Amino acid sequence: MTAPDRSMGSPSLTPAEAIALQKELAGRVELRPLPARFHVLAAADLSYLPSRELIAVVVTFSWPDLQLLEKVHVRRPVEFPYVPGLLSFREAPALTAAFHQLELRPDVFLCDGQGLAHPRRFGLACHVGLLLDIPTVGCAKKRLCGTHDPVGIEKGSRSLLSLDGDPVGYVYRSRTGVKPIYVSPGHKADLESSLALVERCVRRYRIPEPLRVAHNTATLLRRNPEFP
DNA sequence: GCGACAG
DNA sequence: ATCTTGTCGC
Repeated sequence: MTAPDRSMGSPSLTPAEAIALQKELAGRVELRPLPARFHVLAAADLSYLPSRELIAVVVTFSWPDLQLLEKVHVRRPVEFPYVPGLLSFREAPALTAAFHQLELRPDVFLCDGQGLAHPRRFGLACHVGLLLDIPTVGCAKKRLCGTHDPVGIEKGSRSLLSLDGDPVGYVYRSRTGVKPIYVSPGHKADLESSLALVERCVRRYRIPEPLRVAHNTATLLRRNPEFP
């Protein structure tokens, strides 16, 4: 009999344990409309260094005018492998740590990854939302699972993303002619309000503005860890 | 057995 | 995600 290898990065959980935990936590996720009115929206993204470290960035924007309010980040070693379906165990800890560096308390958190559109209905956005007990929305650049009808080529076109018969998100064409993005609710959010929020965050590019800023910031910090 | 597979 | 140059097109 071989004991699970928890050395080299000492993951706190084995993949099998993580999957069991997801099945349990998925039952605590709440599906409901996002708050009708709120003032602060947070968005986050991460970048990875050759040193096996990662940088998690969280930015906040005023809502609904979308003016940048704050930027914070944390740098730490990567302690969980990338396994499709288990992304949150790799990124959520750093994201919540960065979140706690904020001075303002966000009302909604936009995450770079899936929410409900996950094999066990527990994507990154759900995990982060549960850990922080805040409404979250998942917005991914690629599909993880689920099927959908073709999406119109025009900006604003959408198709329901379904998994095992039930709706888990939307495939949304944020700009004419570009690849669509995948929007799904995290915690304390639902399909319609999640897509509505993302729509309002899209400006000139395919990626919603808050996520673009978080992504660009994470990239710059990776190339130049000196400057904020 | 053969693909698919968030970041 | 990250390693990497130029290239095609609006």
